Amino acid sequence: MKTPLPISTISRLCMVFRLCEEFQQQGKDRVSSTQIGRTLDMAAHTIRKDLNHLGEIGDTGSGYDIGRLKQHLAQALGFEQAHRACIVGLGRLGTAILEHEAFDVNGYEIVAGFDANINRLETMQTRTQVYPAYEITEVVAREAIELALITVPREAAQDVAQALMAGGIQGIINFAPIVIKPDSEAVVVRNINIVNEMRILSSILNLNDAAPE
Amino acid sequence: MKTPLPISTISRLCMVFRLCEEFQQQGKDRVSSTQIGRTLDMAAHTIRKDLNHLGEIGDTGSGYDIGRLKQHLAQALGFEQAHRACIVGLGRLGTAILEHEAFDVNGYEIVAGFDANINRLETMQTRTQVYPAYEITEVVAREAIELALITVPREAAQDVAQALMAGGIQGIINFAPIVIKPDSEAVVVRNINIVNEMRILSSILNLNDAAPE
DNA sequence: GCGTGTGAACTGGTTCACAGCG
DNA sequence: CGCTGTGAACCAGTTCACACGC
Repeated sequence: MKTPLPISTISRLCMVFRLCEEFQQQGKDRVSSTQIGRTLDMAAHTIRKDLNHLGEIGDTGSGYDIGRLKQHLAQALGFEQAHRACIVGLGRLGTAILEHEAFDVNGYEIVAGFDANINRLETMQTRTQVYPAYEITEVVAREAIELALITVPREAAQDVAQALMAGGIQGIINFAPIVIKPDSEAVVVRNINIVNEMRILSSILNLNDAAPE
Repeated sequence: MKTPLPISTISRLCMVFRLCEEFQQQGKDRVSSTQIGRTLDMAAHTIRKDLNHLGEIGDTGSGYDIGRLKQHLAQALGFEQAHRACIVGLGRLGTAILEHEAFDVNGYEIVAGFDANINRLETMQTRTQVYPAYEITEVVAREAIELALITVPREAAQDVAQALMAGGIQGIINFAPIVIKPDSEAVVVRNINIVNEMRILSSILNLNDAAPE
């Protein structure tokens, strides 16, 4: 699947959007690429390049109007309506995410949780509707769920992904330490692996020590 | 800070390392770039390019010896000795990570946990030593902690990072929804933001719908 | 024939530099 | 004078293609 914008640009634009919300809360109504760059630790020209993928949106000489900027970003990135999401795997990480207040305010509605352990489902108290894992395909289809977070152990991850895709899921964020392969071009998968991130970090440190400036 | 290897290469090599462990457990002792590529969903030539950053390590015609490969990777990436890490913020996400068995087997030792809430510290039962947040700088220095995971709320994240850096931390993985700026060239920071990842994912979907192939 | 290693070609994202405007 | 928008220059990483060895 080919994106019209580079992924790195999309990622930065999402951060800029976040920042707009914050600045707005602080009562600001204008912002320049320099200021954005400073809080996001990026070069100002990178921000400018990113932003005018959306068209000419700034005012020469005086930066960007935060309201307008936010609106354009929301429109381009699809933040205008809430997205329906689910979590598969209600272990510690899954419930941590499930209970995370921030999702409400951020345009995501977690409409279902799944777990293979029936006992766990019964004892859980959460406002989110929970289902046994074998209902994944059916519920995803019926509830028109777009996105899924996978927080199950490695062994189960690929099967879970298969069930989600059978139900017509569009996007998956996978936290299990395995690379999930999309079924078709129509499914987008992002793999996030915390242990791998730690390894990357220590590798960077190690390589730098070995070959210092 | 400039790395001798591209970050993307490092990231892939870490995954290859992981895969070696798995293949070894399955009793395999040789592997080809094609096989690696298949399970990691990457092109074989990418894997080969990555691997011979480490020197000529494969055997022409018959792939790589897993034992030797793993050893070279471990050496290059610094996985030979365990790394001392800590977690700041023992809320749901923090404790989920703390209790995650996988860290032991993966060469990381979590030697300290911190939280600003003294009551929480008292009621926690964990085999990891816990400290109040105001001791961060001191403990990091005394215990020679290299890596930190930040799982505190946004407001606290930059202060926590400052305290860690004052104690001489080398690497930080930050889960708070804010970009942590390193103090100096000597500190490496990786920012991971789950909500942002979800936004990136739905943006990709949205952009694809808007401009389909 | 399969699989590695590698120089060469390519690609696209990043950086630069400056014109244009309030 | 500060800040945006943008074409051009740059560069790093990716991809290709093929020689060589088992």
